[in-house]
Amino acid sequence: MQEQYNPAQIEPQVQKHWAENETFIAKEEEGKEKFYCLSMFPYPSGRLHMGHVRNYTIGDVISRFQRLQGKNVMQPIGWDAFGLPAENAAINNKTAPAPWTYDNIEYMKGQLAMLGFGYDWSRELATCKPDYYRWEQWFFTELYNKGLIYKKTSSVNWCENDQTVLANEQVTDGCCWRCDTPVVQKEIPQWFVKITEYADQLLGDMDQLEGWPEMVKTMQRNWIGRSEGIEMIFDVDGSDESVAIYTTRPDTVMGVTYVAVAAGHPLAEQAAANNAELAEFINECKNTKVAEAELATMEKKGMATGLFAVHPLTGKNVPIYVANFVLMGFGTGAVMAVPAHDQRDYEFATKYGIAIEPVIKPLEGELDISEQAYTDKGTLFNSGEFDGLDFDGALNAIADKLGELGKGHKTTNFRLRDWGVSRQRYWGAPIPMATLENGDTVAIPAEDLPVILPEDVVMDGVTSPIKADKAWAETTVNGQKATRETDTFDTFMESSWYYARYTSVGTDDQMLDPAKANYWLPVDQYIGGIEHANMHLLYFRFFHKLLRDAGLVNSDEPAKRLLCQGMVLCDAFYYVGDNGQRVWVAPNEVTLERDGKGAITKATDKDGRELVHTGMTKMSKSKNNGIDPQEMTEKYGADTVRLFMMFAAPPELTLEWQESGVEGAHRFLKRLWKLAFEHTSKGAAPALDVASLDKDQKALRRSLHQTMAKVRDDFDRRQTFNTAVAAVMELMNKLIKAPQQSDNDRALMQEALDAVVLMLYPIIPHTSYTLYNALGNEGDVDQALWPVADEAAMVEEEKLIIVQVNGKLRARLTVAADASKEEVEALGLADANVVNFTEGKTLRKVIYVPGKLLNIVAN
RNA sequence: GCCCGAGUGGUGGAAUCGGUAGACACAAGGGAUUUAAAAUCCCUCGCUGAAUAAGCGUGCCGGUUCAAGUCCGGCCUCGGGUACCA
Repeated sequence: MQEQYNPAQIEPQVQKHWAENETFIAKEEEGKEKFYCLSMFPYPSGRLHMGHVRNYTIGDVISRFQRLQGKNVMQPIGWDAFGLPAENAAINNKTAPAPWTYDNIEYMKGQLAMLGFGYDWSRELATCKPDYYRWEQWFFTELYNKGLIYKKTSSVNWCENDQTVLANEQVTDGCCWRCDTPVVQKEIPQWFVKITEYADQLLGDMDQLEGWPEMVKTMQRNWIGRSEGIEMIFDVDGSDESVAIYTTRPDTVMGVTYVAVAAGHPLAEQAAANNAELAEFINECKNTKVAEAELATMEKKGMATGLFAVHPLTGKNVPIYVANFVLMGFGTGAVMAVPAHDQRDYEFATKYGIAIEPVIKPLEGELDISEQAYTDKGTLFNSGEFDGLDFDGALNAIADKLGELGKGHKTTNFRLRDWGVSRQRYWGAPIPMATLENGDTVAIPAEDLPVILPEDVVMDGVTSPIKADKAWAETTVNGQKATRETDTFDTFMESSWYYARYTSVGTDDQMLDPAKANYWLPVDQYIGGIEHANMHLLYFRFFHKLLRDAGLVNSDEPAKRLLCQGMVLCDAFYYVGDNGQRVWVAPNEVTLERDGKGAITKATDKDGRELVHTGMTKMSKSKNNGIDPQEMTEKYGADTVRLFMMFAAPPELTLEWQESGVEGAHRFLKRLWKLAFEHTSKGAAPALDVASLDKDQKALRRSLHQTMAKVRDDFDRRQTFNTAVAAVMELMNKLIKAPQQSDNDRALMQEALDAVVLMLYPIIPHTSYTLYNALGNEGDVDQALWPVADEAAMVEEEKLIIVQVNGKLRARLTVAADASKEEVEALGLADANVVNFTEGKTLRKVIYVPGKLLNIVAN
């Protein structure tokens, strides 16, 4: 073998071997345990960023680890190729989204290959290709025929100047990011998928997700937000109209002092017809972005309609207000308000001088609502026949009463809303629907699919080319003239089923080949960013159930185990440009000044312009704070980058990127190479004679086998790759110092190096591939098996006992592994330093944790 | 606002089931080698302290326990998500 570690030479050679040998092409093999390892596919933004490298290194480490466990591993990759950034990039670069995307895919493929990921490239897919999205279109029409798709109007961000819909990301400080026109809400018709019909299943099947992080399950549970409550009707005084509301606090209904409706509610519009002031207020309510965070934090405003609602239980009139925090799209578009027992209602009532009537008092102590609402549950009072009841009693009694009156009933509600899949953008899969001349809606028949998105287009920067080209929409359905839908799908549609399509890439007569799909599915390990916990991962689970109900797969859940990697963050910097827009400057172009503690005090760009530092945020294109991993791969090699990524932090933790530390990973690889070189240059090692090992050799061998057991546990059960690397580093520090005099010394080194090469193979496959053969092993390391730890070698003859007095460390004792409590206690009490702290005190208690700790309690 | 996380030396992190706080690294300082530098090797490295004594120390306040980074209650700060960024 070569004396110098030279990744620039070995890595391309090994990668070439993998490609020629088709090492990672996976086939269905009965009789061998399969392992489907999936990393979330990338958006082809142009270049890989550190988040990708982290994600894909974790996936590759797990895949290669499972290979060494003898499993039939399949690790695919593809491209989440539709999406908004392609349109913006196309406009900026005077090209079209398709060529921009395909160029990026080509470039990024090279980057992935350069990092040595063991993908099955025969399964590569790109979601913008008709052979992919045709099945998505087909499946949508199937769902439509099943009644799971419907159309309704819903709010979008609208720019009056550009006459176009804006994504939330395209709205900055309430204004259009292109022309700075204030954004307003506009109602337009859109397609929805009935995910709420699956809400109970999505909640219930979480029991099957044993391998998912508790955190993600909690987030999904809260997102779905199942609640039990009451739906009730308030009649409108002097009118045939009525207002329906839902509440989870029926115990407080006797304290309702007003009802609030959304600006878009029919009653609001009715009241505004002859009230100019109210009409203006309703208009003003539309001057906001369509985002929950926006609505929850904006100033709560309202205006009386002059109408009154009749309380269904008391018969009293309460005023009806229009309020900006009530939304037409969610629930009934109206809420009841109990100022005494809800903080938002309390503030609203105080602001507008509405009555506050307490009806719940605490179980103990006095009710005090002079400063704020009392929102805990308690005992009813001021509630007529319901006085004295607790929450559950009130729920039942009030539900019964409303039932008798025909004014309400118990019901279950979900926070989860149906999935709006319409986007008014060009670069997405066309929604396969059309409208006939008589106004009827029809699905495009299967034989006419796919509805192809034209790729040779000119982007004007505002209007979607398929909306601008009126001819594109003209079609015939079943011989009748029709107009196509020109909206495209939400890109979450494509990313909801790609994992299944990987099993059937090349199948061109159906969406999935059920035999292949059911061989590989469910995914054994899914890896991706925590930012997808609610949306993508919920749609992904939902789609699997839809596929199951269509008979395409036979499992309930798409992935057994989930690893959510933390984000890779980086400092972000901007200055305010001439037009008032923020110009984000890449971190590698920023010069920093720091104070004594290392905090950033000043940031300047290369022109000396002072920059605003916004702190560590998610690496993103919009903030221009992505770090390019390619430069580092070229400088140090893929194995160094992979090793550093895995060593820097546990996978779930947020990683604040900083370049220092990469050097250390590289040094470690050089030390490993050097040790292997020195060992092999002395010729073949003799066989190990375990019976004749001396004390130090036994200790070293114990360390080796303990490391083998720990590293396996870290890779498999714990998935803490950082501690696995640290354990191998610790072992290496011992090996470097180990004497190489006797036959057993050299035999032990051979055993250790063989094990280190295999233990690190998942992380540094190129180096391991090369060293595996250099150490005299036949065949490819890719086909080798994990080194199993020898229990006998791990047995400890002595134990270190920590001796504490009153919980403070006072002595360390080394005792025989089989020492009894009495022996350890006697030794501990006799220790000079222990005596210093116990002398003249009374012994109260002695706690002994076998083989670990002795705590002497004395005072 | 709401939901979910995180906070430990100068830095990244370790401590897996309540039992030695700071493993393994990075940076820094000192030394060896070298004409010199790089590379490599050795030593020091939480704070106070002459100390290998002792005390203090895991965001803040309080609690449970023989023992708390870890469990409980109340806060603060940062990050993610908040339904049209992916």
